[in-house]
Amino acid sequence: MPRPSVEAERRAQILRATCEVLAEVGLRALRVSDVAKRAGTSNGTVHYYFANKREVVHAAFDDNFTRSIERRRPIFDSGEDPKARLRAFVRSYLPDSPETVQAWRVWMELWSEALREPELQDLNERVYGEWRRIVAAVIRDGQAQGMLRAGDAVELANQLIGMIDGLAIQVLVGSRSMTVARMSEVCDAFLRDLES
Amino acid sequence: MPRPSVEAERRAQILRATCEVLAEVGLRALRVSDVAKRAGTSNGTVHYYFANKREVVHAAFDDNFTRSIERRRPIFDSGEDPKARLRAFVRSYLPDSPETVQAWRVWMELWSEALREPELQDLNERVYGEWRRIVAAVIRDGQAQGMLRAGDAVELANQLIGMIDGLAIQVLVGSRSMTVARMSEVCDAFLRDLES
Amino acid sequence: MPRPSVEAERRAQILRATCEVLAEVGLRALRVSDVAKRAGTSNGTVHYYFANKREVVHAAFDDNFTRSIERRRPIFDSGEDPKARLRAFVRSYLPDSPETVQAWRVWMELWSEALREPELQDLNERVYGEWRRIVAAVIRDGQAQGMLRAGDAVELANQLIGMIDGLAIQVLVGSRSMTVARMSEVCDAFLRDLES
Amino acid sequence: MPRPSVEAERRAQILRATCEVLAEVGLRALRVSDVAKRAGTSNGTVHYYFANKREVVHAAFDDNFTRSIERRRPIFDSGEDPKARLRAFVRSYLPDSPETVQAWRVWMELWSEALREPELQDLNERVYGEWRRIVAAVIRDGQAQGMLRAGDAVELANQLIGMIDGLAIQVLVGSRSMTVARMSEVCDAFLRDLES
DNA sequence: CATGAATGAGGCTTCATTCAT
DNA sequence: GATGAATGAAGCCTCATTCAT
Repeated sequence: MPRPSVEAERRAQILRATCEVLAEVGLRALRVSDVAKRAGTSNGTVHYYFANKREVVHAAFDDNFTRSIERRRPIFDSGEDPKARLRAFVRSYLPDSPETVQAWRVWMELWSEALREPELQDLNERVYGEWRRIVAAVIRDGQAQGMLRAGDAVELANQLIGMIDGLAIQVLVGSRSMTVARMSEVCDAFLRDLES
Repeated sequence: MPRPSVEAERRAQILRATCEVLAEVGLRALRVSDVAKRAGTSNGTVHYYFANKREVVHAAFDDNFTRSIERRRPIFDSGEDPKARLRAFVRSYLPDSPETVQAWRVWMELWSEALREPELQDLNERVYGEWRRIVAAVIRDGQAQGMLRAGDAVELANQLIGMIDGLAIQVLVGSRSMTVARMSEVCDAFLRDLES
Repeated sequence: MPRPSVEAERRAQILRATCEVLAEVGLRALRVSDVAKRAGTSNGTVHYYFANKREVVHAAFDDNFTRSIERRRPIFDSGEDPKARLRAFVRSYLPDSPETVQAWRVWMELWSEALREPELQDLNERVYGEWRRIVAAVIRDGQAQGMLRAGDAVELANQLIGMIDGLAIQVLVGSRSMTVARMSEVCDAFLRDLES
Repeated sequence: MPRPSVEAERRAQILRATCEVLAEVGLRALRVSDVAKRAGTSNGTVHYYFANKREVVHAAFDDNFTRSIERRRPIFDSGEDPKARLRAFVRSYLPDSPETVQAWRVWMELWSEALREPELQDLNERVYGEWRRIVAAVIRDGQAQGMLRAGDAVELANQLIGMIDGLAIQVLVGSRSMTVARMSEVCDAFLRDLES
């Protein structure tokens, strides 16, 4: 009888820890030993599961994305109307909970790193491709129902997603003029202009 | 008459070099010796001009911003109509020249770093405050002339600026779906919707 | 009837593997896990059979020697005349087959290690003592039969054995001037000078 | 005015230290920090002069050879007769002084390592090529003067050099049957057989 | 002004060894 | 008998920083 896979458990544990440390101190200052400590294991154990620091971090980026998708699935599976789904989508990206803030910070680290890491570029591509498709579909849905104004759905999706990213950065970077509340209003204004 | 101190020149040289290295390898991998080599000086000289690595990098971020502003001043000082100025503004942010790409990459490094560096948060605040004011003013100008539709000018400025940042990241990160051309179209679509 | 313990087989397997790895990467780079992999077992199993790395390696050195002796026994048990036996002896030491090369390489590792390991010095002593006795006996035999010239048999044996070792090193180290063929000639010349 | 090259000094210091450590603990156990301590510097300084451990060690092997040659130059430049020069040559290789023992031990480390390091194979080739040429020349000289018996000089040189290497190993490895005295006798016997 | 030799703290990584299963 | 997950000690190497010149 196979031992209840301790492997998967430990791996997940380490990845969760990596995301936490990543969000807290950034990739630049992330030490493998920080990850180990946070995961409650030894330095060597981290390397038992991952070939090197780079692998841990990349896997953590991937994990961050997966959990991020998971958290949002209910929104799109909900039977609500397109406008409501878009608003829920935007709301889910507001960096207002520790969980969301952590996810965002990890993404910001990913972006800098992705500038030189094809593997991360691929991850980014997959993620954004998915968002664009989903959001565009919702928009098209809304247009079909006459709830949203005409216009290239993909283009509008790109506007919305870009806007969310750009504004989130400002919020995360602690801008006094761009707070979570302000970000929410700005995005909602965009959504309102989409209506009718 | 003593030559105007060679110091200023050396400093500028080092900052320029830092921005280059920053854009090329990222802050995480930036070594003081890389900067020195790029600046054509010695390791020790960098420390002669700057107390430590952090100082060099922060000064470089500041320098990157200053030169960035400088490059765009003509756009807003031009006597063109608001719509044209907005379009020129957007165009100037497309990461299509080596110079612009470098500036963007440096900004991306700044963002990650600013998450934990109040000094950089301040710099970001100054910069974005300025952009918002300028863009909002142009929009208001356009609205006053009846060229742009009604709406909170600051809100619209935030939408545009956020969108530019978010899309630029995708371009820089090498997205195959978000190229410079695509980014240009998406932003132009937004501007068009502003008109009438 | 219980199968003769699988233990002996496993042990032999591991020792064989150790010799192979030893010859391939050297003692310096030999890792227990390499041995395990080569032996087709697990890391832990090696430690089940041997207290520690040192033990495995020493046992492997011993095994290398034993198999080396075994391979040469036919030469001295053959009923051929002394000159022929000496020539066969030399020939058997030419590093011209994978098997012989491996044995030589393992010996070379042993020598470096023996500089600080009394246990290996003892092994070396046993081996060389045996060779000297055997070769000296053959020489004495040849002298008795009037086939070889006079001279201290042990001294001549030492000359021959030393020469073989020294030349083999050069061959193994890839000398372009000291090839297997050259080594063969040089040794044969020595043997010829022994004749009369 | 150029500073009196501290560089060369330090480098030599480090190489000397490396040879000592190499002879004492062997390459396998050699730690960069041992070298640093022995050289009276810091761990980092060693890496300031050499890219990595491998470089230090290779340079040390080279240094060991150079100094070894230097020590023997007088023997061949002496005006003595060929027989005397050969005897002096042999004597200079007897591992009877700390200096010579150290040199030999370093060579033994080199051999194991050279099995996988082309760079060291080249070094070995240069050295042995030189010895062969020198010794063969002396032998030819002796033959011309009628002091040594006929025979291929290079072949005889190879016999002598091989013998010295092989016997030295036994001495260094602490053989009770092959002491320095015994080695001396065995080689002298070979030289005597060369005469007339 | 400028240099570059020197340092040492600290990080990543390797790997023999242990031990629960 | 055998495994492989886990450990932690220890080594190599990097690199910001210092300082004598």
